[in-house]
Amino acid sequence: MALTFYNTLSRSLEEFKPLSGSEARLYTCGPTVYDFAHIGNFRAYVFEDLLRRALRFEGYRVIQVMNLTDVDDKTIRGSRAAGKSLRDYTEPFKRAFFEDIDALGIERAEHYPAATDHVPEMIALIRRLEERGAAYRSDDGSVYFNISKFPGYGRLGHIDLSGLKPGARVAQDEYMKENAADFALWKAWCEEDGDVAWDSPWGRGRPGWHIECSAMSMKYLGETFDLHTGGMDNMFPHHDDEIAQSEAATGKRFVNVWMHCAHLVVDGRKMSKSLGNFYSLRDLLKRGYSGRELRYALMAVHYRQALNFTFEALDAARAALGRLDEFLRRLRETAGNALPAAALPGWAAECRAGFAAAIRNDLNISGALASVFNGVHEGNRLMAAGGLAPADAAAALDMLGELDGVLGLLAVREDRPGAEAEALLAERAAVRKAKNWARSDEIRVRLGELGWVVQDTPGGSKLVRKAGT
RNA sequence: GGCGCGAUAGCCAAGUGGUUAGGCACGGGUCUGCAAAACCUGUUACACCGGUUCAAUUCCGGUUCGCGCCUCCA
Repeated sequence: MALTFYNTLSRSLEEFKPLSGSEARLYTCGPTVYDFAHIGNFRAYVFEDLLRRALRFEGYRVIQVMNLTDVDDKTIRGSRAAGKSLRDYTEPFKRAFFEDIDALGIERAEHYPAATDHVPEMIALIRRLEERGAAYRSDDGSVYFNISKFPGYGRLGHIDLSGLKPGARVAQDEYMKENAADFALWKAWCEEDGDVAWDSPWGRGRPGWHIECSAMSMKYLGETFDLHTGGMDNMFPHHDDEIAQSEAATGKRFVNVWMHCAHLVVDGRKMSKSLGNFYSLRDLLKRGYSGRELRYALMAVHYRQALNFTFEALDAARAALGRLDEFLRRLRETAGNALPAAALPGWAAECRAGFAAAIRNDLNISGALASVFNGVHEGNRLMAAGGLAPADAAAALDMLGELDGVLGLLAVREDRPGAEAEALLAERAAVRKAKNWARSDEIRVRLGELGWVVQDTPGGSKLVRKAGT
């Protein structure tokens, strides 16, 4: 089966055909660095990470760009409230963002352009729009995009402009627009902007939000590129605005495939600070969960499906990961130092094939994981029966490593117990021989405190990492 | 009001015109000093009403319920 994605533009599944045969160019809407990102944001970033890994799995060289929005209403408001410069205010949140994505096992994109580093590119793009007659200045020195000059406007979000009426949500200060749906390309400086301003052909001001994505994506990926992603909520107006301003400026198709992930809700309700169900990654780490566990929970539901985040789901993720970890541990043990067999054993080949087919089908993660777990079951069954050859185990390990290039879940860290744990384990072996069960159990409890679970097997006692530690 | 999405066993969640998805949880068993892990095993579902069909959870129509977007929220 060919690699297929659901394209929001056509509302249908389409075979992926990159512009350049072997390269996939991808733009992913990134964070606004006015606060710590929340788990809803990370749902999108984990989806995008899965996408880039899947593309690589299929053999494409990926060039991914993720923007950092470090100038907008919220960052300006935040910096002023904190009495800091915009840069000083956003810097820690940028750092935190990278720490967080590392904890979630999200691969680094090739480029993380910050909006404030690309104002000249944005100004140049706005000028192009002016030259083409697609933009106009208002009296205060702002510049707006004239949507009447772009016939396809609203196509992505399936918005019928005739149904749009200026309502309560149209801000009062936007009376200078010719049409209620016109959007700002450049915003003239106002009191609340403080010292956040750039010189432009239209006077002092700052860029609108949408223009940064067009300017930066085209700078790094070209005027037409393969994939653009974001949350559903960005479909309209943000992505429609991007299409309008980019295509109006270049006269070319902007993006071939648009992909949008559904929202995350918490306990069935929209996540919001007032409901007290608002979580950042840091909140979950404090509760003893790992980034890897959250990654699993965020990834295990198909990206176009609303994801209901619960702590039960996190606990289930922990248990599922424990099963995977244990399987890998046993495989390693069985493989020993054996060289991998030339051919995968049948069950492992099936596991790989099922996984690949599912991923190719619009990133069907449930199907992919099901295939992995079927492999786990079969492998465990063989090992329990003593029927798995070391060379086959080694080959299966390699195969799982390859699949993990997509999943990014199988902690390959081989934890070695410290000296204290090793000593306790040795002592326990001795007292068990003497049938001193009380002391034996005492040691097991102590090892648990150190983060280890004891497994007594015919081949001796083993230490296994406790979940969540 | 407009546009769109969803309803699958205790929970989460794929998928399919007729054949065991998977994970978590739970019960019984094997193994174990007891555990843990693993294996064996049990509970087997597709909101409701019509229609098409030899056959529908899967296609079509309708109903109910839930959700999202409709101007800067991933």
